[in-house]
Amino acid sequence: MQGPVSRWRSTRPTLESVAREAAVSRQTVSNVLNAPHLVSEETRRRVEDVIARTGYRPVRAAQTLRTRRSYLIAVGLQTPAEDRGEVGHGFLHALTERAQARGYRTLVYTAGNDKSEISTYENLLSDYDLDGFVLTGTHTGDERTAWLSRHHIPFVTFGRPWGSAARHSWADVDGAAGIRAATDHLIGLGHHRVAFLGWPEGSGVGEDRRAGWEVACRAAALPTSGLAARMDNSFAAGRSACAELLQADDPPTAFVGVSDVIALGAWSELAARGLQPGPQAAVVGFDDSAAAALAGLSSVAQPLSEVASACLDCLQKLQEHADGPAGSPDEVLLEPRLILRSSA
Amino acid sequence: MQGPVSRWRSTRPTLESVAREAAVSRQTVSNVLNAPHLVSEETRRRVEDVIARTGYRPVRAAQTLRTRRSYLIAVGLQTPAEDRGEVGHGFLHALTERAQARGYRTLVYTAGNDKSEISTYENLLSDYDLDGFVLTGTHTGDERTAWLSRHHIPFVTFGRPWGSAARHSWADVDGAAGIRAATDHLIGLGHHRVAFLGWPEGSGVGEDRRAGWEVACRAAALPTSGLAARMDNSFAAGRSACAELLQADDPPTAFVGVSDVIALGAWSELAARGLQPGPQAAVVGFDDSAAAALAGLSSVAQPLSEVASACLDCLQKLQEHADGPAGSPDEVLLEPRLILRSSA
DNA sequence: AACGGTGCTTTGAACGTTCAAGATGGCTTA
DNA sequence: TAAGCCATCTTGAACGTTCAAAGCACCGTT
Repeated sequence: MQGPVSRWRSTRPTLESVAREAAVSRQTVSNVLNAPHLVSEETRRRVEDVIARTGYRPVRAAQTLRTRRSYLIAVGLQTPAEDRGEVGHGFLHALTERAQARGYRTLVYTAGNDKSEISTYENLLSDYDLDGFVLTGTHTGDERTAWLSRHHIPFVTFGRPWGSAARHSWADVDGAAGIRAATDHLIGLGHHRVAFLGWPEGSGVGEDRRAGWEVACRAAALPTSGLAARMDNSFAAGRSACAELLQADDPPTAFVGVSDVIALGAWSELAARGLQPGPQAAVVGFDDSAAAALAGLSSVAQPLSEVASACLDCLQKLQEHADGPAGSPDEVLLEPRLILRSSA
Repeated sequence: MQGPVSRWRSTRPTLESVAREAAVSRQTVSNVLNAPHLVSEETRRRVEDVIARTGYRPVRAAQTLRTRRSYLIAVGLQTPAEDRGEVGHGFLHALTERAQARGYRTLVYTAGNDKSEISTYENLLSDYDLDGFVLTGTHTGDERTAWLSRHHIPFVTFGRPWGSAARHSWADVDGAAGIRAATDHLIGLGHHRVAFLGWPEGSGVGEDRRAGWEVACRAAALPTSGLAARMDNSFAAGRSACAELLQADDPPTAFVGVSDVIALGAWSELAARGLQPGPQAAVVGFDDSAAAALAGLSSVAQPLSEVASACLDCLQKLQEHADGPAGSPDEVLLEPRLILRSSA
């Protein structure tokens, strides 16, 4: 226990004080921490003792000032409305946790559109010497990635650069494979007409997932025509799309949702019609959101921790070769896994 | 446009370079920024011109090293599972946005329990010279607030220190008032039996909200007995509790939920029974989550931006009087507002 | 005996800012 | 006219670290 005044503000050990106490020089203490191979066994131990005893920790601000590295990575916060699937928050959590384990910290910022986000970059970069950015919600013609590339700022995106020719590191989840696994599962349960509830055209992620469903159906020689619907990402849309599909002459018995919200909407419609999970009704969603877990909806879970680790790997690699040759960007595609609950 | 090498790494204006160009000294430039009243009108303008032209911005690391202030505030991230109501994420967003507007940045961290969170404090404080902490999810016997107080670290909590004698600054939302407004609204619609779907005993927040319902009913001379239920915070629990209350001889016609999830559960039960919103069925939730908005559930919205601003006010006040007398902590209670949708 | 190398250690400077103190010059006041 | 004051501006030091260079002792070669 320290005195009444916080130890953080008053006397705290410095390189100098540790050095004095261990009867060595500043630099030797620094070497013990940053380049132990340069220090003799004996001195090293002596210095380490003092460090342990005094609880010395280097001051980040001084290190940053000297080295231009902050051990800080920046992540944009999606607006609560955008983050319907909670993936954003889940990813932020995972990223922060993994980053912490590597000695990095996470700085968050908010931004309305690409333009204002870019000006936020400028501010963040001038103020703190960020080690890199992790972007989410990349879209076609993303100005942010272009700007960051142009300025040689290390960054990774969670999500492939859909359609654009942008060359940068990314980590992503194989949505097609996830949806395919979900569809295969439903087919395995005996369903012969599996519908896909998707997003409106134009979303790379959406088309990818849809392709997974199509491939699975084709592979099982099952029909797809008349079984795909497009809608906004909402509960109500999922519900009414489901209702509509059920009107058909030969209605689907199983539904794969491009997202949990949509799948939950469909599932509520099925429940409203008294259709219990089983041969006549099954639903799988995507994202494994808290709502899905609560409602017992089977869902495709994104491996957020792995994505986070992959992003950090990319950043560290970029960091190391900061001044070297550009090298080819890393591209990591991870397999999601199907979480089975009562809905399928 | 800068050269091929990022401007952030190569030559960037410093106090020194600006000073040279404006033909003044370092300190004068510093004064222009930090104490303009010490500088003559003419010099000030000249220096400001150079600053604008060169795009000079002070390096945070150097400032921090000198002043021990980082303009960084730390916020703990709730685990995605805890953040069911999405309040956590919404608050983080609001806080980050307000902080940004004041020139502060938000650092996030994750922590499992109080103990590990405290050790995270130690790490964060040694590494970065944080300006303060914003805590959420305070509970009775919170070790975190005790530790922070003991070490004289500036901090605020979003949430009152329920039951504990802890003396620290906080900002909170008047849940009782919010629920009371919701109940009053339902009564105004003509409902005579308004039920309350609450959390299990022992939660300060939960009891506070419940009290709001009770007061409203009493004030309108309406019954409360047999109309309150306690349950876990889940959709399913809300639904079955609703079903159970509807079995009564004289069943409620309106429901106030302590949270959106619970309220949504109740609403789905009503829908399943074919009860349309109106004289025989009405529901209001709490938190104004995205799910509520999507489902058309009326809900009590927490003024997250105002809470965030209040938290920042508290922190800045603590910061200013850091070495002065402790002073009495700020306590800010904000009114939530009722968002009306189709459910009531 | 001089030389080059290697393992370990120290020294001075630098990063970019702010603080504390001092310098300058004009104006007021005794 | 000297003293004091104020407004304005400058200087040197300090914050705590790392970098670049050098020093020293010891070794094996020549």
